[in-house]
Amino acid sequence: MEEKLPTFESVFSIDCLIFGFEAGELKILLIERNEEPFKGWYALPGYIVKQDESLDDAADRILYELTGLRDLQMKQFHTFGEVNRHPQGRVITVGYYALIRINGQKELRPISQYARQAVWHPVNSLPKLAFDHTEIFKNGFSKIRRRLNHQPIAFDLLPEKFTLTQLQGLYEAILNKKLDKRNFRKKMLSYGFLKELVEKQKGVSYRAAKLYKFDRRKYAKIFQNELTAE
Amino acid sequence: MEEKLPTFESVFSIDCLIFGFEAGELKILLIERNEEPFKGWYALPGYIVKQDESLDDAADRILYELTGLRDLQMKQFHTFGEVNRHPQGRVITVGYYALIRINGQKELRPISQYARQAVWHPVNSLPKLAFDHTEIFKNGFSKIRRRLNHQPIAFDLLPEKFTLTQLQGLYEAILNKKLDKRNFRKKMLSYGFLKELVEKQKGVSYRAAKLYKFDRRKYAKIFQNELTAE
DNA sequence: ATATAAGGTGTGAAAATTACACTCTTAAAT
DNA sequence: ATTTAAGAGTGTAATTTTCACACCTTATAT
Repeated sequence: MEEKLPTFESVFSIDCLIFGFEAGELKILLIERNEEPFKGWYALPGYIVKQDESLDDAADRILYELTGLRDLQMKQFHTFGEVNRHPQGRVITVGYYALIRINGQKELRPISQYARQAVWHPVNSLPKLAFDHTEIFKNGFSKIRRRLNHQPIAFDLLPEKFTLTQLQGLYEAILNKKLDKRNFRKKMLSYGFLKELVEKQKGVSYRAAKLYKFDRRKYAKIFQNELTAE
Repeated sequence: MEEKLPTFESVFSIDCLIFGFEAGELKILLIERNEEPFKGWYALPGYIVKQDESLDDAADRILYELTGLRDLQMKQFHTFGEVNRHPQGRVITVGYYALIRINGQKELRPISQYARQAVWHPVNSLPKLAFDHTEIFKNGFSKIRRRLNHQPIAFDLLPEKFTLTQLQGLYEAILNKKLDKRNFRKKMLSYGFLKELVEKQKGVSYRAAKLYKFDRRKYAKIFQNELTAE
């Protein structure tokens, strides 16, 4: 028989949607919950906002405590406020997202006891998630997808140096459709914010591809007019 | 000397950004506050969410109580959670917007004593607003602007029957730039979701323009693929 | 040497975007 | 009856962007 859980009046929380890209697959970071309700379930990393911290600060702290990740640039995407979304009381949660390089990160190690572990999970085969987290994921993912063509978010997911094929694979993973190689390259290079390096890919058993870097300064210069006009 | 105000721990609130279009100008709906803090100031219509209502329901109720307007389709655009944004305590507020026909509405009449009156105000000459409402307005307005080319929001602001010149004027007011008449018409009509009426404009002292209607069903049909793909 | 696996490249057709200026219609004023 | 004012309404050519499409090159492993 289930233990009776304490209830509370009303709290704000943050839930984080952290995207990564590995082995050609788009993944998100889940925690395995160590407490009721939904003990043992997978969930988005999320917790309660403190009285004296802003939402943005709370997002940083909570993600760190649950996964060990720090210094990401998270952005808000939606706030979820259905009355019964949490069984213990009224919880309104603000969804934040970030995109990061999986391999560029240290080991995932929850600080808080609240998460048993943090693991990457392919977005195409997510398990059932606690609370309304599946809905939160879908909402956030659809926003990311739309943002892909307007903001330079793809480059946050790749290593600093990457090949055009990797970049294309990432776009295909996010948009969930095949793109034409020649057209993709032509267009990407035409923007002018990719810097071709002398260095080439290493450790592959076929012709090594050229490596590129994303030049954030050039990007800003090229798009400053558009952005301020908006 | 100022009276000491009660403080509170933490609450959610809703603030509403209601856009209208009148006399060629884009306007938003403001209330004149009747209570401290910021008594007598202009503010966005907004109030506290109840324990047992969803955010969406709260937005509808609050707008009604403060302005007398009902049955708008409001959508969330951002949540504001800085620690000191409200002088009396921790208030996290969710911004909602809607676009409506000014003339299609009954008289504005606040139900709650909390608002002395509700008035339309041109977005180009807003007064100083209470709390961080100016920031909330800017954030919401920039999102509306970006949405203009992706969603059929313009038609919510016009009367049911409108001329192409009115439609163009609205686009120009939102985007804050002149558009080319021939190109604008060509493009709008090419979408195929405007229905030309037999009826013409009346009461003008020059050649009467054709009236058009926005056909929401056709719009949905035309863009269903794009929308589900996104 | 050969097989394998991905890297890298160009062109033509179609569609969309942009710039641009004059005549038509109606009501009001004379 | 004529004129005037104010916006309604219309087409084209140049440019840019998008899209579809297939083969040779290069590095490595055997």
